[in-house]
Amino acid sequence: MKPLFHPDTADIQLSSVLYALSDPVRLMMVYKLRQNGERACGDIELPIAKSTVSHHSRTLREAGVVRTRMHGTQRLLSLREEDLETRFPGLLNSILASYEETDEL
Amino acid sequence: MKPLFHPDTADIQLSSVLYALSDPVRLMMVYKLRQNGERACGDIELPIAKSTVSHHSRTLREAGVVRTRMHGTQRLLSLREEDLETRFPGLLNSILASYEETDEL
DNA sequence: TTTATTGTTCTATGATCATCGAACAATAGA
DNA sequence: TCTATTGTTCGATGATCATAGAACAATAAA
Repeated sequence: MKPLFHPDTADIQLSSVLYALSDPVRLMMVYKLRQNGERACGDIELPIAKSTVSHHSRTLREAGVVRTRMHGTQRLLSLREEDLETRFPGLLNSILASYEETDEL
Repeated sequence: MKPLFHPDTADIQLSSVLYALSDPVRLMMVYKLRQNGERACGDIELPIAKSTVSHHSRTLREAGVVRTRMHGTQRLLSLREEDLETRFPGLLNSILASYEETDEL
């Protein structure tokens, strides 16, 4: 099984992060991950097919927003909060705070 | 001449703002607008055709990031800093601060 | 009135995207 | 070993996008 690609902290691109978070489904995933901590893909309740969840998970991972680790048959997702804070201080917090201003919860 | 659409402050969508700012060209436009203040489309140096600049200007305007006003044959663009601050406090600042961490300047 | 300036709109193109279902791979459990 | 669970990958589809050039509209200047 091939190892999953994760960009180094220094290689995380702002445009990619903003793009990853500009999709309502992915933003909700990120919000729930921060609220609940590490979660398996399938444990994040989302109104879409599992293949689509997989696609979004990959987008978040390749943008450097999320880390994925294997655990049995599951993939556990977690927010790369510290890495993002290192790379772009305050960014994630202000985006998630903005998300809470929204009616999309 | 039709009036240009600008969303009300309360109607500005987070996803739309993040999407608008996820494009490197648009992010640069926003960065320069904050640095230099109100500018005509054509005065923002960008390595793309004017029809493409027009397209990006529209995306930023319709997302609520930028305001456009007529002035002779020119369209003057300005950042909706206060409106964005009202709607999503701290968001624009943290994104532009992050942009400065970048090598895209 | 004619010409120059500024930017939009139209049309087209190649690319990427979000979505789904079906098939597949890997692991866990019986 | 067989079966269930979990998620990825593949193939397809309809949509949207970034880009450019050409034609157009509106205003300013000569």
